[in-house]
Amino acid sequence: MSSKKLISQGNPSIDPEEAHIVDRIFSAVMEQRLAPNTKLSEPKLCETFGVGRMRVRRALLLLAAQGIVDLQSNKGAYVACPSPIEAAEVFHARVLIETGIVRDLAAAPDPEKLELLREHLGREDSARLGGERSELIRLSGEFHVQLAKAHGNSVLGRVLRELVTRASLIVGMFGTSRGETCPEDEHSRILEAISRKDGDEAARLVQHHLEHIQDGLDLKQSKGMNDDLKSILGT
Amino acid sequence: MSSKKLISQGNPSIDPEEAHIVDRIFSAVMEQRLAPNTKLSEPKLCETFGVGRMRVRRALLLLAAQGIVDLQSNKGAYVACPSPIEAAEVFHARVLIETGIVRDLAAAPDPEKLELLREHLGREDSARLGGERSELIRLSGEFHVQLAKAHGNSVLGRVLRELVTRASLIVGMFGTSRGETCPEDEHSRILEAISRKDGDEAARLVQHHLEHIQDGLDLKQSKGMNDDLKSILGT
DNA sequence: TTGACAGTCATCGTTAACAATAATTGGCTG
DNA sequence: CAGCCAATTATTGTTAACGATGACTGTCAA
Repeated sequence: MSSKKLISQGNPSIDPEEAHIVDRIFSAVMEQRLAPNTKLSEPKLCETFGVGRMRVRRALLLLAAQGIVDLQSNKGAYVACPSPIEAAEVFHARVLIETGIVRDLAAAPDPEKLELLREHLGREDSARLGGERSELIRLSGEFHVQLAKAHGNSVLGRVLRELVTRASLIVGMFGTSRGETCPEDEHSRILEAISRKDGDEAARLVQHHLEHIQDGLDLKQSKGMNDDLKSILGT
Repeated sequence: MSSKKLISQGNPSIDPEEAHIVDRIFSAVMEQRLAPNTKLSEPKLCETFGVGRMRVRRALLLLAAQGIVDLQSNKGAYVACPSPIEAAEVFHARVLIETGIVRDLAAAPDPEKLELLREHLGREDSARLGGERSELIRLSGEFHVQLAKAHGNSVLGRVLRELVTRASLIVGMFGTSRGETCPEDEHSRILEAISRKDGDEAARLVQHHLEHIQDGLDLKQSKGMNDDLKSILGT
């Protein structure tokens, strides 16, 4: 199930091979299998994906443009380490966009799309009960992407996917032990509110939900400073 | 005044030189000096910007990732021709995001930022009275970007800049003679509503404003089909 | 005159070699 | 033994040349 192919950027301009690399890294970040500040060396990626250096380089550039990786001149590509300011901006942007999306969904709910979301909730439950942590993290994030998909606006979908991925990075950096995944019922309550066409309530729930996740973060102490240590302790 | 440097993507990962190219093309599209379907050949761009082919190629890839240019395999890079569906999606996304932004602005207006917006309106008036069409088009679009800037969220700023630029493309493709620029007073009325903390009204005005622009489009008949003719009439 | 075909040309895509920068390791000295 | 300096190594950034694809033009035949 996890091997289901995302349509990458949905952008025909981008070579499928590079899009695949981008997708894989996106997913890895979403599942928090790639920690912030992880080095993504070109030779390693070339070997991993069995492609030439050019493809890897282009993929890294695309990821950098979306703030997922940090391209340091003459040093290499590293998984991005969002600053607390960036973190706040990403979450605020998500609140703004996602509340708008659920309001639209509630205003004209499409039973078919809602059913897909319900199925998604089912998968989340399965993963939660089955103890598949990685899968649960992925699904938790992807629920929000699915909200955008249900909305049907691919532009918003793309934007939100980027934001959700960056949010995963942030949770990975600043997340405390508890609250790393979305509380079980909040997603279903959001979907419920949409179903009964209560847009205001759905928006309120989304805002609350995202702020709840933020509250579970400790913006002061970051986990991703493994190699800042050198510069801190140096000299 | 038009040579004021935009901070490109604000992304330190991207080489300043490429960012400059991206910015220039962004601006040209915004000012409708680059029509949809215009070919952006690599040699021409290399000469224009005095850089190597690699830089141009990277810049084009970044533009393609944002839907500004269309990268056709073995054919070259062309300024994108958004479909009517894309057009609707872009405008809908803008309504969603911009209404959210003005609501936030109205909820906690910063007098300093508002003053900057007022100055921007002044520049728009100057351009309008001075008959500087190109400049007016640019400023009209940039007002919306400035709204995001005033909001202070750079993530939203980046997203909105992309959307406004794509909207410029759309207006260039489907725009009828009248209504190509924003009606004079709508921007000021939006700013007014924000000033008096009337978020709902500001949101209403923004929505109305954007829908007004959309109404000035003829999604049926596109101006950019110059070379689709061949494939349509061919064989 | 018009259509099709072939040859030429330009442009794009890819690869490989080269240059430059930063990290690492080893040795040297205090 | 610790700290520093130098040389090597690995990785990145750039350039240039090559191969491939598509576009154009001029010719020839119907």
